[in-house]
Amino acid sequence: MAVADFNQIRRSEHLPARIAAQIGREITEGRIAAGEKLPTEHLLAKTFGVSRSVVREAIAQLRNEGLVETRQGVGAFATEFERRQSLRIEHGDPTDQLAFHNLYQLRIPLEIEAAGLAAIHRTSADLARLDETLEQMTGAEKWTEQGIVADLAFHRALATATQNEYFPLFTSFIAERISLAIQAARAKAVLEEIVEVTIAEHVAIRDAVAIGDPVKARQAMRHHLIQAAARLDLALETLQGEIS
Amino acid sequence: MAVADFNQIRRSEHLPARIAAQIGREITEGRIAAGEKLPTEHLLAKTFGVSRSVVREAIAQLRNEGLVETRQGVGAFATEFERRQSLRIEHGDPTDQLAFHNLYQLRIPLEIEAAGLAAIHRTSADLARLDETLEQMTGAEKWTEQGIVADLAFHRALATATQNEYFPLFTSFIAERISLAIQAARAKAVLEEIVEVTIAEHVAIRDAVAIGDPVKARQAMRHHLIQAAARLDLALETLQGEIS
DNA sequence: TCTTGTAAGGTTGTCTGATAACTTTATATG
DNA sequence: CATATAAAGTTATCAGACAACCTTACAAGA
Repeated sequence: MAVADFNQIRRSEHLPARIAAQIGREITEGRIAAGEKLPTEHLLAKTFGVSRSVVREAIAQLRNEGLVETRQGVGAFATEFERRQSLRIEHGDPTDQLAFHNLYQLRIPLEIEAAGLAAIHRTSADLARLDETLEQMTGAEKWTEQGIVADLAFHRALATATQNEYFPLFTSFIAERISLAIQAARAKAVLEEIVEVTIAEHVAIRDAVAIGDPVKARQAMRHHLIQAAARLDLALETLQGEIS
Repeated sequence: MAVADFNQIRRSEHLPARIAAQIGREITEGRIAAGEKLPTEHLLAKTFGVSRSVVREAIAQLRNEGLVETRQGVGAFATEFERRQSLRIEHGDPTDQLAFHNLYQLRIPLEIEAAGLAAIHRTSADLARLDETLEQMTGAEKWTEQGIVADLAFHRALATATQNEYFPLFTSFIAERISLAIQAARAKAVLEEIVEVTIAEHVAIRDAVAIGDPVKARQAMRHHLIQAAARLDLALETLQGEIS
């Protein structure tokens, strides 16, 4: 297959998305203040030169983002900030080193805390799941994408073992973004090395969780993340309490 | 004003939101696999017993969340996970103690780490902003909502001082949810006490940041969060490294 | 004069039906 | 076998109508 590596052709965004983006910008850039009423659907349809259905779909999107709330018979209103239910991270430049570093820095305290809580709360099913992911990791030496998937699965299992629904939600969201950035940077050679070396580090985390030692679990996770950062040539600020 | 303290009447969610929630659950709970095609709009409309417009608005919402992508003439597909740009926390029952506890538990490592990074990276403008929020906090003794706002502002200023764009994004998102839950729980009397006592704790954080001592900043934040939890009658697992 | 009830007007929510635009599959032609 | 065209199916958009709700104005009764 000697075909040039063409980019996927970008489909033009359809009308509701474009209109939602424009209205959304008016709100986030403060030209429509929180609590202020939007123009009526009829007027928006006329202004944008589209049908009312398209306006309604755009408003459905904004409502979903929490930027707008609608009241039947009254109108649509820009929300106060606290109404928003979504946290968005835009797909930025995957090779942006600073963004990568900052996201990694954010992940660290969460993963360390997750390890500690997992050591306290884990069930035997959680432990079995951790072992499964370790097994996948071992078999993933040759396939770097599989290595990433197995690593993600390990961390997700760990966060699940906290018995706190928010940890898997947040750590997975962040971890997957970090993995995407690694893949996009095409550091394939680095990844192979990472997969081979980190198995022992993952096992150390698993073992600390298995014996229910939160301090040791946190230390193992900290060590793993510092080593991983070093392998990715990331300069991190001193971690909590240093390495002890 | 001796009117009883009525709750705001909850409006029932309308159809597109309910349908989007159901389809979204099918996807996030794995019953519709990533890459799999959804039923046609016509079939979904028949199945749910609604008009096609309602289905389209629901799909517009899901599309906005990145859970679904649509191709004209083909159909709607559940996305691969990496397409998703949003992290959602549903407005659950504000008085759900477990959810509150779990969210607070999630917040702790982030705030501690933010304090440490702020001590390293803060500018003089950051410090001025921290002082502003402390001043607001002092003037907020009588008004508990203002106390919450001032507290949120303090923590946001601290997260901003990390010079890592993700910390304010995540900590504010979580903190605002926690504050909403507190307000909904109507712990007004508790809040007044909180505001008075926590000023000293906030000042300790500020001072550690001002002298650029990340270890002391983390300790001060840890102490503050533990005390706040105690005031809210939250039983937390041992924090990282205990109190030293 | 004040309170309650009703009507009118306006706006969102949902429905129905149609056509445009696009994709896929089947069939015909060279 | 390759290419072109037609048919079928699906999403995208349009238009119009009615339902449900909200706000305001006005009338009637105490």
